[in-house]
Amino acid sequence: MAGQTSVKTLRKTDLIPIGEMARRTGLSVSAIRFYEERGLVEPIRTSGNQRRFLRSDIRRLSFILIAQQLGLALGEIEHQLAKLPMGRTPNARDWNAISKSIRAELDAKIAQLERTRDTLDGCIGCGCLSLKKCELYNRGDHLAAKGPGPRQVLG
Amino acid sequence: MAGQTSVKTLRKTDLIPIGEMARRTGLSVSAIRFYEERGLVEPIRTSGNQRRFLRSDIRRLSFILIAQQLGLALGEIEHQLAKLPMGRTPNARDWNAISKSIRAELDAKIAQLERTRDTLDGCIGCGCLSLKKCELYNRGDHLAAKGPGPRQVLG
DNA sequence: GCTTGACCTCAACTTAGCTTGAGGTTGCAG
DNA sequence: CTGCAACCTCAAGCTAAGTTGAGGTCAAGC
Repeated sequence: MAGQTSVKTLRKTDLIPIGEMARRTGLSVSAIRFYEERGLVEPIRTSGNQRRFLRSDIRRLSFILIAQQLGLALGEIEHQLAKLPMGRTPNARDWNAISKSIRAELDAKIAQLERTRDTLDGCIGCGCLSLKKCELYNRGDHLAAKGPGPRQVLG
Repeated sequence: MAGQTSVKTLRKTDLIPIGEMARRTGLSVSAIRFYEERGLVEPIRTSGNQRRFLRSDIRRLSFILIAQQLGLALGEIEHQLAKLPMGRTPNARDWNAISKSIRAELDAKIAQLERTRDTLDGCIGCGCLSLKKCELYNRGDHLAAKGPGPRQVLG
């Protein structure tokens, strides 16, 4: 039972209005509302329909900010946040698991870029003039088959 | 005079309609039209107002595809392409110069991601629980001062 | 008890990088 | 010389990640 943020144990200092959340997280009010719409936070409402956030939401929102700086899309962030408990304040282990899986994604992105760079190095050698041989170019060829143009920003 | 793609030296096999360009580059017809609008290619027109591309435009458009896979925005690509001669078929040296400058950008992106990863490693250590100390979080703090929310995707 | 700042919703706008559709023309093959 | 695929333009739509504004409500201090 202990540790559960039940309605009974809420003190008013624990219920944070959106403006203060904005100040405390560095997000804009409109962004926070937008994140709620996306389902990334679920503030409760006062009788007058105003949002009230829990303390644990500060970390939740801060995480969004951090993850974006890491280059994650909101969709991915949503996916990560889904791993956190909604009712209870996330603990070290919760965050740790997330950090690790993000680290893995970062590693993958770096690896991808490095592969790309190495391929480009090959192209510098050939002056990018032998398109038939150029790996980068031929990657494009595959895409040609795979329908609708350049919507991708790195594989 | 030689090497100039003057109207006089054009054979009809050198004038490629947009559909064939699409097939040969892997881009969609609409994307190619869009790139023209953006000023990335300048096809000539038939008397009936249809686009006809030069052979050298194949490479030009392919380059756009490649550069996008490298993560360059169209604006940057435009900037790079501006270095190429419009009248003449670009040679090895032209492409080489571009490749090198792209390689530099790639290196910078990789370095940035690596820095980010290292910072995240620090956070894994702390479980991302000590927000006051967390570098990633505090990067966010600076942003708070700098107005409008997360529009940035990596610095 | 009223004023005022903080809050509410909803709709429209932004940038990037295109796609899709409507409605109309061109050009080549037969 | 006709048929029809390929071309044309222009306008509107899409996704991401929000911002901006209009018009209205809430709550807290005096």
